[in-house]
Amino acid sequence: MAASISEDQGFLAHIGEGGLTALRTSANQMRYRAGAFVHRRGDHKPGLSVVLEGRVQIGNLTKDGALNVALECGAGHTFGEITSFVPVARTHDVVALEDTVILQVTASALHRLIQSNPEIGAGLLQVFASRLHLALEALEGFRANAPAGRLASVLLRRAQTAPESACISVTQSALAYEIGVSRVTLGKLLKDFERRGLLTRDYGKL
Amino acid sequence: MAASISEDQGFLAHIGEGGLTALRTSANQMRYRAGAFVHRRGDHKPGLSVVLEGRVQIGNLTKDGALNVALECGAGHTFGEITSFVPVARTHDVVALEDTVILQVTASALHRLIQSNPEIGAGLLQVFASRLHLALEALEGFRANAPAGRLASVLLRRAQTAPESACISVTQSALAYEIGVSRVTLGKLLKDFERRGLLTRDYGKL
DNA sequence: GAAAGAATGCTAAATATTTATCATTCTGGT
DNA sequence: ACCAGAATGATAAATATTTAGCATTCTTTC
Repeated sequence: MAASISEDQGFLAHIGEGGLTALRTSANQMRYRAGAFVHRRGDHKPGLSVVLEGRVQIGNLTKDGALNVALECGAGHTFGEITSFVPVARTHDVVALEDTVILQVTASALHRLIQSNPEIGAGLLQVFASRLHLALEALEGFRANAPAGRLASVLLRRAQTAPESACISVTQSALAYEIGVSRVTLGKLLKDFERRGLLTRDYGKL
Repeated sequence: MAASISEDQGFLAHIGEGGLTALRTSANQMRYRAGAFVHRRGDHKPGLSVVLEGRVQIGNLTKDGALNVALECGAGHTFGEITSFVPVARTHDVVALEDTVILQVTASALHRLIQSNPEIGAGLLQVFASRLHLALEALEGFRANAPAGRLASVLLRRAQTAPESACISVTQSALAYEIGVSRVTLGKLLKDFERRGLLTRDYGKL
């Protein structure tokens, strides 16, 4: 249920070499093919996952089989942290986008690691803080802003973190889901923005 | 920008006696009268606040002077954690509801504390995890559920944590803000729920 | 116990959004 | 180079929501 939440720096950047070494000794390294499920919604296997190589998409399967992507995680990023601290089942399906290598740390192993390696706890605090910030911003956006406002802020955020040019690539369906409107409404909003000269549309955006 | 985010247990419950003692030595104890501002939106004073006595409301002032409450914090709970880890200005106004005593810990003091007292870092991780979970749930609610669904889940959550009876007390304006609709729409939804025998309305609810 | 302020109930008109289709354009694979 | 599947552009009808008032009920405070 995340927004397109992604911090600039991943977890690994926060914990340094030493942290990674410690992690490896307590973790299970898994390899997933493109398209494979890493977790299923409802699974009850608390633990932290760290992406070493590749990318995963985190989201929910819709009844018609498509995946509503809430978040994409690339190398260095983590997911599933919450399940290590709060006794809840997985709330999302996680699918490997490419061939992906993931470190799986069980909740209990993680808690031991935090005690022996303070930098891991510190790194997690950073990750939590920045994700919580983004989530709360998004939430406030839903409450206070009309769809157009939400679209604008999502686009701006994306443009900032975009590769190099000001070109954002997403499908309109995904964008629509992200800001919580139908594809038709999104289309109208984009048309508006385009008429006002703010962006151009292709199979990619802005 | 939080939802009506509140964990069952406060931060203090996580860090124990020793943690509290350590906190006190590094913190500034402040006292606020009912109605006083603890923080203003836009302030740039990173740090953690722990409510020792009383209650505060966290939210945003509307242009007409009312406070849209995103979260209420009572004794044992914290707020402002995020600013200690992410370089952002305060995103909310915080107002004391009653006469309130608060421990203010600066960001740098907090980081020192975490190093010397692991239980404080651990407690923060718990707080972050449960808040992030609630925030993501709320966010998903906005994306996937219609207003009626959001109202239902908010009411259910409130009913669970409610005092004793199944009586929830909020103003309709606050509820409307929380689920992101106008007061009129909220009124219609409540009327619906009432017609279906799910609740009764007063100056309090369910 | 009145009066003032909050909170609520209700309504109608103006907007916005969704749902359901269908045609068109683009992309990737063979 | 072609085909199938995806993504997009567009439209109309059905719903929902907001905005803007105004009347009523409850609470709190002199």
